[in-house]
Order: sequence, then C-alpha cells, then structure tokens
Amino acid sequence: MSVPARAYLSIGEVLTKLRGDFPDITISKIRFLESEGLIEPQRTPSGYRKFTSADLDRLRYVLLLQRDQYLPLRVIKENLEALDRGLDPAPAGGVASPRPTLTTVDHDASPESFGQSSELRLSRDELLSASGLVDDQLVELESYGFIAPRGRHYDADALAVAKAVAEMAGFGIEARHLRSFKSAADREIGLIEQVITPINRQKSAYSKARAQEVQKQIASLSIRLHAGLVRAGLNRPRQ
Amino acid sequence: MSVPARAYLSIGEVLTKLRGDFPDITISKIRFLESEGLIEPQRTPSGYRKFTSADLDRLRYVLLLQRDQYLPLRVIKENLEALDRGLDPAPAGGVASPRPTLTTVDHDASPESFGQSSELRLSRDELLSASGLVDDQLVELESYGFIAPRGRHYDADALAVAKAVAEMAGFGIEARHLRSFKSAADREIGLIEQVITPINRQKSAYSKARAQEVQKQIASLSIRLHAGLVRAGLNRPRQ
DNA sequence: TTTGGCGTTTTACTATTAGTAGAAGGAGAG
DNA sequence: CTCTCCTTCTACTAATAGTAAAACGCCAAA
Repeated sequence: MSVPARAYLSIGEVLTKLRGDFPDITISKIRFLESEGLIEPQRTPSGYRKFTSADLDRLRYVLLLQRDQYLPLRVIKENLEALDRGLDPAPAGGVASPRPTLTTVDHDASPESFGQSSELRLSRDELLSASGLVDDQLVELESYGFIAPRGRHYDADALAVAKAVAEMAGFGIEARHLRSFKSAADREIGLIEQVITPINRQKSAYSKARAQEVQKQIASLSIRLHAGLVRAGLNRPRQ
Repeated sequence: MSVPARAYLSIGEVLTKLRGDFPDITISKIRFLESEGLIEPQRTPSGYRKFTSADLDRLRYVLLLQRDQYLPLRVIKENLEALDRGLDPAPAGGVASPRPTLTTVDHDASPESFGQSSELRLSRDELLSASGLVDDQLVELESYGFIAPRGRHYDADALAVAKAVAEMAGFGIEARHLRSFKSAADREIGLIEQVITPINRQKSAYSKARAQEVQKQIASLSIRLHAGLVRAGLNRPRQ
C-alpha cells in the first residue's frame, strides 16, 4: 500500500524530521510547546495530532529562536502572534517597534546602535554631508553599485558604506581601488542566499521569518570570518 | 576633608545611578551578579565594593542585554569574556556587535600576572575544542591558508576564523565554499600594505608606530566597508 | 482478533535560573 | 554613641522548561 496519501505527519514523524536540526527535541517537548500555546496542530477524530508542513515550519521557528537567540517561550509566542496577524515580529533587542516619538538617530558607529531596521532615511544631500563624501564620489560609488538609493532615499547601510569609503579616501584609497570589495560581498551574498532559499521556498510566514533569522546569523558569521581573515593576515609577519 | 574626590562609587550610589534606566535593580541583584562572575569590583581594605565608571558601564551592558535581548546571564558572561580578550562577542542573532565601552582589565591581585591581555595563545587541541572544529576541518582550513599557527600556537584571530567556520558548517556551509573569502581578504591586505609601506619605509621608530596605527585604522575601515556592503546587499529587495 | 507499537491525558516530579529575605555583624560619619 | 550603610551567609522562593510514569485508546499487520 502506498503510504504518501496522508497530508499530515504524526508527532513521531515530526520528531524524526526535527532530530537532524534539533537533537534535543522530544515528543514530550512538542506536547509541552502545544500546551504553552506555541503550536496548535489539528486533531484526527480519535484525538491524534496532525502536523501540516506549516506546523512543522512553525515548530522549527520556535526551536530556532529558542536555541540560537535564547528567547524565552513567552517572547517567542508573542513573536508568533505578531506573525499570525501579518505583522513583523518585534526584533529581539528592539525596545519597541511602534515608536511614535521620533528619536534622533545616532549616526556614528557608537556603542550599541543596534538599530536593526532603524528606518534611517537620508536624502542625497543628507547622505553627502553625513558621510563627508562629495557628489562626484557618490556618483562613482553608485556607478560601481556600492550604494543605491531605495526610492529617493538612502538607508543606514548606504551611510555605513559611504562613511567607510570617505574615510578611506582620506588615506589616499580611491573608490576604484575598492571595486573588488563589491564582488567579494556579492559572492558572499550569493552564498547566503543559497542557504536560505530552500527555507524561503516554503510559503508559510514562519518559514519567511526563519529564513530572515538564518540570514542574519550567516551574514554575521560572514562578516566575522572576513574580519578574522583580514586581521590575521595583517598580523602575520609577512611583509 | 571634602568628600567628592572619591574616584569610585559605593554599591548604594551605583544603585541610584542605575535606577533611572533599570527600575528593578536592587543591591541584592548587583551582589548576585558579582557572585556569578559578571562584574568584579575592587574592594576597599575593609571590604566595601568600589565601583569605577568602567564597572558601571559593564553593569549597564549586562542589564541591557538581559532586559532587551533576554539573554541568560551565562551567555552575557561569555560575551563579556570575549570582549575582555579583545574579540567581538558572538552575536546572539544580531548582525551588529553591541560594544560597551571597553573595560580595562586590571588584575593586580595576582603576583605572577601573565601580561596576556590580547596575546591569546592556544595549542592545536585548545583551538579545536574552543572552536568546535574537528581535526579534519582544521587541516582543510590550514591547507587553504585560512588559519596558520604562529610557531606552535594559534592566536585570537585564528580562533575567530575557526569559530566562524565552525558555526557556518552548522548551516551546511563547507570550508571549500569559503575559499573566496580568503582571496578577498588577501586583496584587501594587499591594498592596506600599499598604503602603509611608504610610511614604513621611513626608518624611525615613530614612523613604524604610525604605520601600525594607520594599518589598524584601514583594516577597521575595510571591515566596516565589507560589512556594510554585505548587509546592504541582503536588505535590498533582490530577486 | 489479538498484539505490539504508537498515540493520548494527567499528575507529579525535577533542574536550572535568577534572584529575595533576613540574620548577624562590621565600618564610618556626625 | 548611634544611625545608616555595608558585609557575608544561609535559606527560601518563583518562574521557566521541561521529564517520567501511570493508565489507557487506536490501529495495522499477523
């Protein structure tokens, strides 16, 4: 008899699916997560839990946030509820997303300006004066694809790039010397996307959120790896 | 004698300083955080705790991560320890590294103090266990030039690289996928050396020191530029 | 149709984390 | 001298995140 005709998984099947990524998962724990309101699988007439692939995604998201972000289940639950309403989950570390009072944005790379999606929006002139670039330089950077406005405005990443380039110019390093930075970054982005597209192919909102999470982590690792290699290379007695 | 000239705060004064940002703080809690090894204030001869402004900063950092990122104290502690060694804290899900004001570590208590501070030296086994890599992976990384021992030991940069690679392996990214990181880093190193060799050609010790300084600054700019490009590329509405 | 494996609930128990409370006493300023 | 702040120490507490076991139900294959 062909088995595939069932559109859902039993709790045991869910367990074996998750084992790979989350070795500590148990049936007990899955049931516990349901009792805490984090998942809500349907039931068969006789009371067996039926897990759809969306339930599985949701579960993966919960376990990911718990393991990698150390979030308490209460916070993960709030997160899921926001997602269910179609909102973005409040990023951990954000004090509050609905911030009516416009806080003056701290531009400099200061202590914990962690402004994830800090919604910084700068006009072209603001970008120039904040970064110290002149117009010609910005034109050049845009032609290389270093910086691109989103609509009519530039965001925090654009500012970070602009500032770094401007300061490097002060050391006599010109933008055209930096073109290889762009291709290196693009290669890394490609790598990251290779990892997250399979997750993103799942259409559930939980998968999207999980892909976001994973993307952030790998990006951070990429940046750390890069920084480590540059520093190591410079410290090595090689000149 | 006038009182204000004291260079440190008592625990009660620390309390009132923190009350504003962290209303739930208590003396008990501060002492608890010390007992858990998160802070280490000096003592007066009679046993009173002396808090410097660095201690206060450290405390704020702890409380901030606990409140806003929900990090368990164990993780915050690891974070601080990494910071004390001059490494970046492994981010718990954020791309940016929150940097507290660097605490100067003065262990004047021990008679035979290793003046290590930044000179981390790890044996091969220590590197493996600290990074979570297995031997084969390290061999591969060494064959690619990602990591190289200095003499018989590995330094903090090697550890940073090893950790990043180990974590990326957890996402299914293998070392051979990362080879382009090395060539990108090498290109940047070449660029940096082009800038500093003219300075270095001057034979005065002063010039050497300045070359060192400039090298550090450009390295930091390189890393910032790279990070900015990667983040910008990921945040752009691609595909 | 029976049997073994998976599933169900409920209750009780456990470990860890993050502290708090209070006792008993020392230090320091007025 | 006294009052307030500080010290350690021990014991207790609350919340979180589960685990273990008992007692029973469902169902597919032999």
